[in-house]
Amino acid sequence: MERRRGVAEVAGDLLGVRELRPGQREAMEALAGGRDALVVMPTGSGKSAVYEVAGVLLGGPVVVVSPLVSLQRDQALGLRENGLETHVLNATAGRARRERAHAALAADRPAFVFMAPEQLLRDDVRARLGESPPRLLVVDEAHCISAWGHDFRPDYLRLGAVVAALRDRPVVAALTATAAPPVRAEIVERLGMRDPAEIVKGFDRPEIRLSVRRFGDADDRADAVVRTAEELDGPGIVYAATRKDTTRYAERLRSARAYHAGLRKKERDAVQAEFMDGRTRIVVATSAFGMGIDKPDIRFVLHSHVTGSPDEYYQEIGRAGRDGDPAEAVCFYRSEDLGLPRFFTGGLPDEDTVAAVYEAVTEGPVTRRELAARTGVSARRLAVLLDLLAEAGAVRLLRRVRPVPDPPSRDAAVGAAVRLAGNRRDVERTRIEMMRRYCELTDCRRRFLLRYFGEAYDRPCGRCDNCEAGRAEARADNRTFPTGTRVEHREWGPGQVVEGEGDRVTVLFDDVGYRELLVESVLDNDLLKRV
DNA sequence: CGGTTTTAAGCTAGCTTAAAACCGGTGCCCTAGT
Repeated sequence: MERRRGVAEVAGDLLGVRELRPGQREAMEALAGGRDALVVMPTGSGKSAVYEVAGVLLGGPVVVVSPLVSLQRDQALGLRENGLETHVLNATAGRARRERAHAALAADRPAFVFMAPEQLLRDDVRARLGESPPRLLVVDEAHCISAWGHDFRPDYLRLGAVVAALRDRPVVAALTATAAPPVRAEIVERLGMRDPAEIVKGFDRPEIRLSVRRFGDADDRADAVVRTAEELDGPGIVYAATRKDTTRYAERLRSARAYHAGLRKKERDAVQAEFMDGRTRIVVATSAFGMGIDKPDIRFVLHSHVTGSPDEYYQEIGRAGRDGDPAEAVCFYRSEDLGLPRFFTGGLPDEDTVAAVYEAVTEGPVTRRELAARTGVSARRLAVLLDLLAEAGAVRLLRRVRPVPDPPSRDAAVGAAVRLAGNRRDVERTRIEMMRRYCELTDCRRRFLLRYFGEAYDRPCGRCDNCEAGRAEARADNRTFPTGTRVEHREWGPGQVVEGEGDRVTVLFDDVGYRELLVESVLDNDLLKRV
């Protein structure tokens, strides 16, 4: 049987490679051996090979959850070129295609079925999976769980419930290119992964030179962005904050086109195609552009406006220099820019609305549709509130929404839900603060980013503006609270030291996010201790 | 939260300035009408 064949042999047959990249073999062996795995590796380093080989070795159907329909198609095409059976399930699939996909899931042979979370959550799909569970469930771009699940695409938060409801639990694989430690922890928790192998490889991208240019005046900054984009060679991406900005910059640049989600699909596809084959040198885009773009020779990524977190920033600049040749990542920063990401973190849910939803649920099991009709809350808003109430331990989200057996009082449930939303927003704001610190940093930028992602990195990199200006120094870890130390703060609770140097440390607290502390002060006041 | 546009006010008949209103990112799905 396939199971007896080794990872190397199957990889060789399937992919025609003799040598696996760091992390690949480890991930394949964990999954093929029936162990869940969280894999963090750069795009282009063969993440899909991991689940291809594991799926073949496990010998059964594989569900691949992937965020974009266009991405699903590309991925399926790649697998088909390796001779594998693939299906794509989405809203455009007719009855016949849908049946073929379900038949593949019911069969006892390797077949890969790609779908978005919304598809997996459909009642009919869940019912079919209940009859014949897949051998392996892959969540690709798994950082979407934490980036999108809480507001934009709530079905990302319910993937774990689907897995848990299956008769025979599949092996679960979560894959992403960028995930800081708290994001990894959330992926593991939300998917209900069991003792997963955590394989984190290749976070450092030394070929990308990092720099930040700071401005007071908005027009000066815009001029500098345009000038820099014109001066740099090769294909590049300019990220802008708003759709309007993409158009403004694209008009000022030669061989540039704007890209955002408000354009017609045809135009978006055309811009992407022209960029891929070199007819367009520069794409000026909102964050809509990038996922699934695997163009190896992108020479620069400019940010005309700072992102809302280092996570987002690293994800976006990571699209440069995939061929290993030098590339530039320049952030054009004004502190006023941080207002927009703050706005996007949103306000707190209205207590009366949460209370109304909770009361409607206590009347008995109810579908989301009925609940929306009865409360007058939009479907999206309702999904967010229900997730909060579920996390607060007040309701259960099965096929119908129902109260828990011994439910908390209305006020307790509402209070807990609003508190959770508040915590999440506070944590989100501390990530914005970390981005501000990156931009205002006088020390090595790479070291800052890598430590943010939980990587040990001691020496200055030599390839960022601060290193080149001689501002960065080799600085040892803070000796009282070295990186990685678990700590407890009297007010903020438990956390982990992200980085420590000189007289201050940055701690990621489980409940309140990133905080920078003065060591002397926290010791004097007995605020922080090692645990 | 901050930038941009629109409306209102103020002082004197169309202009300047102030206040107020508005807007901002990411994609799936499904249904109705061409």
